[in-house]
Amino acid sequence: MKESAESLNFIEHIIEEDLANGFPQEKLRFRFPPEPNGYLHIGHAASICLNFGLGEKYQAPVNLRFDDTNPSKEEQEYVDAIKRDIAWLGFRWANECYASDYFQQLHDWAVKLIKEDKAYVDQQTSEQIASQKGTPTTPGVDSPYRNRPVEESLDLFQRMKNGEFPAGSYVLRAKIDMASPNMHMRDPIMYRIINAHHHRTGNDWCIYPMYDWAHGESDYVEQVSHSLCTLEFKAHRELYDWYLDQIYDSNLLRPKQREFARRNLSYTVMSKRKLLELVQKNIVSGWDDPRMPTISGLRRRGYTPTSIRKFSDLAGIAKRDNVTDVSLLEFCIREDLNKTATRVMAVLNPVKLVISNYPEGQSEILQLENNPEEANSGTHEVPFSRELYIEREDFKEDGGKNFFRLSLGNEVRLKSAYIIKGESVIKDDAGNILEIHCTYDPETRSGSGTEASERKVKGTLHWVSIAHAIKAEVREYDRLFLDEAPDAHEEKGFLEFINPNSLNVIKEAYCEPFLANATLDDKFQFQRLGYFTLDPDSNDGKLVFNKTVGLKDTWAKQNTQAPTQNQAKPQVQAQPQTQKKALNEIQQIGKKLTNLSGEKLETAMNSIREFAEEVTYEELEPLFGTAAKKTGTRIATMLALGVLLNKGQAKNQAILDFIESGKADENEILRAESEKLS
RNA sequence: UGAUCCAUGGUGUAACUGGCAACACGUCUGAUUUUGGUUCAGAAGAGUCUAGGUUCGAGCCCUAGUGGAUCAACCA
Repeated sequence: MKESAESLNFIEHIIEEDLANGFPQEKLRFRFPPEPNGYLHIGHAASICLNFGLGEKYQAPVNLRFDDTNPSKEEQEYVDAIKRDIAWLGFRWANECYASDYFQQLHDWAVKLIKEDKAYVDQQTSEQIASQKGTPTTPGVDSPYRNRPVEESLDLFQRMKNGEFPAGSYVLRAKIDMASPNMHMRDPIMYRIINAHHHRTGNDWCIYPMYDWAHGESDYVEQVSHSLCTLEFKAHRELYDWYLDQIYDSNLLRPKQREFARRNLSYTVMSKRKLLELVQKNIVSGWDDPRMPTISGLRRRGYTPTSIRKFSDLAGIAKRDNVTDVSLLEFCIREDLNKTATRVMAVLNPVKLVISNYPEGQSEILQLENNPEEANSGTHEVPFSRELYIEREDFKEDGGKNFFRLSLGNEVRLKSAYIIKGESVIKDDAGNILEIHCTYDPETRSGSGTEASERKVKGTLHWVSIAHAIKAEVREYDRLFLDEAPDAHEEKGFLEFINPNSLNVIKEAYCEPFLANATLDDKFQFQRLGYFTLDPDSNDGKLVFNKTVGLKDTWAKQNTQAPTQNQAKPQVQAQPQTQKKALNEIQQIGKKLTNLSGEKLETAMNSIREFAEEVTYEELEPLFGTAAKKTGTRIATMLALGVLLNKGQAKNQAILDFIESGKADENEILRAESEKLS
């Protein structure tokens, strides 16, 4: 069926196993079941890519089903946003479904359960019901209404449905087991009364099914074969199956629920509740703020569907708790944009550069490559003149050896233009640089083919002609939180970790005129700076660019490393360097010892003996306790012990025991070395 | 003080019914480069939480521990 050489995740293994056991592939069916009470985020993308990816892989239909069983929280706005985001990611659902489509069926099945004495109407307060429920460690007690006559429940349920009772006064409960170790089995509520307008059924209903009752039965109605959800629903599975048991017709397919771990991203939060809080407290500008991990936020930031799908693919699916590093997401978007983004030039922090030997009033048109990674991408025109802007950071009067940019007396290339040489600077009274004066070599124009134009210089700068530049606002973003897992702290709320500098607005950046025609979907690389895209806040007179992500910058890294470096490994240098190192070396070499033979083995053993010269007995003794199966480490320890004994170390009981255990080992080398010491 | 799930380099995932721990990101070298980008070549980094056991052989199986997560909404 599948010739895949690539590895499968555990969900795929389950499906392959089902297929191998005779489950017909054409009956495979999946679903993505969002509740329309918030926007989709990158964590949902994992589930979307999993379900729709499975659909593509097995040629199976995938339904989009809105889990709209709680009209007090759900809104049409969210339905629209969710559909937009999934479609934007490039997936197509087989059917657009709603749990509310099945309200009548669900109601009829509930009546059936009541008639079979498997459900009853309770009329206690939610507090009473909660207290009777017990705790995970203590069993619950039965409701006084648990054994009310079937007819009475039937009548009350009918009247609940007819709107005769106020919200909260009655509920329908499944009659299962108040002593079950699984809290979800302790007579779970199936229906409650809610007097709210539903976005689809309007005021047709005033009783609404709970998640557990609606979800599995909806899967059954749609004949979903594999109902995939996140781990926190694991405990619901027993109930999912119980509900199915009550209505299941063996001629039909029986859905099965399987659970995977939700995906977390470092330096952000991933729960709709918390994201909503960020929106409501105006910490961000909305669900689509470019700093948000929402699909719509990422889209506005400049992420592409390709990059998000690639990310989901690389991150994978499994069952353990995880915090995926944002750097993986950034890798994915850089990889995509590097291949597709149009190269342009823009200066964000300008300083004036005057080419003193370029004729005043003159200008010329140069060609700029659209994308060096794409042979057929062509070029566009960029005007050049005597007065330019370059980045302030690209100039230092005296740059030093490792500074590849412009400094006095040094040459650099202006990208796609000429080679220039720094000559002088003009400063104000405070010492701020106002202008840099340079000279250019007219023979060095890019692409002119002259020998001079082929000359190699250390650095290349981007630039923009002042007279021709257009202004734009540029918004740069940083992580929203300063902590890697802001919601993983018991003591502190996630809002305490907000990064106060997550947004940096540059009101006046200077762009080459080509950008005047930018449209919302365009992706640009501002050369040497990063990837940018137009923000919807742009209008006729005003361009606003979002920085999607910067280019990798090994230069910036070198410059910031000095102060940051030490926090990487704080715990190491407690002991004198050389001794610590020697023992480590011995362990390191020891680990691999059992994989070596002949000359290599001999060399390794000798270097262990050498390192042993620098080790004290006190350091070595703890290694005597090394687990029996870590033979290599034990051999290394034995060798080192030999060296110490030679140096006059007395044999104590620990040493004798260790040697004896070595002699009894099944490894030849270890036995031999132990013999030598006894 | 219960039930259930999880535990593999810094991070995320692999390793088909046991056979010398792989891939990606990240990190570090070097080369190329009219983007300190890209590309290319290479390196470091894990006896798979611990201790036992089964086996010729265990990351995979068993036992016991340890650590983490989840479960007590008329939310999903």
